[in-house]
Amino acid sequence: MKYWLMKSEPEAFSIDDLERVGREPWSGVRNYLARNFMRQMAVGDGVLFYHSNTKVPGVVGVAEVASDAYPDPTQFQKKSDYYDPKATREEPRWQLVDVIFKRKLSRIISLEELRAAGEQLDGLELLRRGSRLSVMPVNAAHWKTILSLE
DNA sequence: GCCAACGTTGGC
DNA sequence: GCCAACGTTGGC
Repeated sequence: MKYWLMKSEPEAFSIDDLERVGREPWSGVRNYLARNFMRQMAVGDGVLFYHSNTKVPGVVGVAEVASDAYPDPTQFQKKSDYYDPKATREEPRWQLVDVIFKRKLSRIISLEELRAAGEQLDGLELLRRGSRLSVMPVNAAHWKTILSLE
C-alpha cells in the first residue's frame, strides 16, 4: 500500500465537497509527472487531502484511492476547461483515479507546521523549494509523521 | 535540439 | 495582487 498527497483549491473542490459527494473522479490533472503518479496508484492507497492556494494552505483530510487510473473524460469535452485537442479516445493523454472520502482532520495541519516539523519531513516533495506538483507520493514515515501532528 | 516567450501554480 | 519557480510551446 502506498501513500499520496493530492492538492485541491478549496474554492474549486474542498474536503467538505468530498465528504458531501463521497466519491470523486480526480479530473483536470494536466501535468505528466502528476499523471504518472496516478497511474501508479492502486485501490486502497492512502491520500492526504491538501488545500492549496488559500489563506492557510495545509492538509485537511484523509481520502483513499478507489479505482485504477482510467481516461479523464474532460480531455474530450470541448466546453471543459480541461479539454485537450490533442487527446483522442483511441489515444487518451490524461488519466485520473476516483478518490473516496475517509475523514476530515479535527484541524488543519498547515504548510507552516509541516515546514516546522524539521528533519522528520526531510525529503517530502511538498516542502521542496518550487514544488508545484498537484499529485505526489508520500512515504510511509512521512504519512505517519504528518498525521501524528493532528 | 536549443532556448526565449509565455502561461500557470501557489505561497506570501 | 505580486512574483518566483516551473512546464510547455514554437521559432529557428
